[in-house]
Amino acid sequence: MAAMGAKTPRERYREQVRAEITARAWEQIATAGASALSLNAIAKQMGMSGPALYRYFAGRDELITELVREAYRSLADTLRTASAAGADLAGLAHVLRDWALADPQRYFLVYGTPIPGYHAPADITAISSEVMTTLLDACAALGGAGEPAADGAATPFGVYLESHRDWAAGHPATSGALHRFLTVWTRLHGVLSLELAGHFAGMDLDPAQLFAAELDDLLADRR
Amino acid sequence: MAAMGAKTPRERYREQVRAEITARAWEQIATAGASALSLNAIAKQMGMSGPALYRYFAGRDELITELVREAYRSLADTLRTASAAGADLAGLAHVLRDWALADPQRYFLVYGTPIPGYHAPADITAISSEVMTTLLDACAALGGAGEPAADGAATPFGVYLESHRDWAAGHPATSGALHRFLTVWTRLHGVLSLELAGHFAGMDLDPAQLFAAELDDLLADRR
DNA sequence: TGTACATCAGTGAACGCGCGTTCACTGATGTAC
DNA sequence: TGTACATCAGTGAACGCGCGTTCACTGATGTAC
Repeated sequence: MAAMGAKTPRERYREQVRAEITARAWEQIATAGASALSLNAIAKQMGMSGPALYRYFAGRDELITELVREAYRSLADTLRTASAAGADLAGLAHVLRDWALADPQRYFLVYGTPIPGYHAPADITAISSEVMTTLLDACAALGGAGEPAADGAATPFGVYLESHRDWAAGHPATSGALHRFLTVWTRLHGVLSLELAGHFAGMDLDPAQLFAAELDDLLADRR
Repeated sequence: MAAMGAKTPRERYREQVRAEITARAWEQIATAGASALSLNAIAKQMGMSGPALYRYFAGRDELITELVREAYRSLADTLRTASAAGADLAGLAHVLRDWALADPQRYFLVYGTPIPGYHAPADITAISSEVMTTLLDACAALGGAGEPAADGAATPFGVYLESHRDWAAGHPATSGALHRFLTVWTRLHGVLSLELAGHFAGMDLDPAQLFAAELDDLLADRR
């Protein structure tokens, strides 16, 4: 028997085919959106018969779940890598934007219109909070300049956050950092999702400029 | 012949059936999302045969377009009515939130994940800019307190907007008001869309509080 | 090294389904004289 | 007021399609002795 952890040729082959399936799935999603995803179409594109895919995924739902997992994993890794390389909050914001622009439908699969009734399994929410933790770390690292505790002028929402910070999962951030994280997350998402959806398209307005302006405002925040 | 503009019984009946079709369509969208919308399912629900609907809509695409139109129309009217009743920017923001919460899938049909390849007809973009104009008016009405032209400290983005304001369609707003409008739009959308998509669900965090905090920040903006 | 067996990827046929859409038609409603 | 005609809402049958999924099967790859 092979040593523990080593991969047999068959295992390697399986992973390879699985990877090709999801790769084709991403192409399909980028072209026609997630709702148009079809197992049969993927199989045809790979030169296989439809039922063959059932060796790799229990069904369409499991494939979609895997795609959502991949998307979160990709974003979490991308942010973590940038962070480890020394990127600060501004750097992470641009990494996020680049990641989103690289494949808008992938971004929307994660942060776009939810499919009513679909609930992601627990391991995916774990990856999702990995993303949030990385951003929160960067917010905390910005330091407390202008934070409520520092200048004594706590905002009502800052006070609210003091007693509603369980979602931070024990993160030792100040409520100012928590607040900053929430504004970073929601504001960047606001600009990004409208940009990716094409709402600035007819507007002779460079979304990059708006994104930069929002980011500046977030960093200069006089909270 | 009836007087111009008067409606024959047949016309009234047609409008009534058309209205019921779109009403059923909205129910279906609220339940299963826009991608699950089916003409046959609507017909069945109305106790009619499938082909009957072709008397009212040329096809599925035309029905969806009509739904998008209705959604924009509803939002534009809701905002305009509130504005005419004296609501200021803060009031409009809450009207927007209420409208979104009343039917999340309707909000997403308009501001959510776009269907690749779909382009709305011109009359819809006109209604869309009606929405934006109402918000922009409210921003302009806030007055120039703290605007770049007033204190002389123009932001880089404010300068950029001075030369990229064609999208405002001749609206006589200052670049400060334009900037405020963009931040209002994108920030409220950021909080709202994440809330509606359920991203705060497991977080012991009241989205209404965050929305209020963002709104406060927008109104107190020291630009 | 060779033989016997087990594993497992992939096929092809088949099932049932619901979809959008067309067509020729029936029957009720409205119009003209 | 009554008759002849036109309009038009809705039906039922039909077409072709692609979907997800199951099943019994073939044939290649890997394992054990």
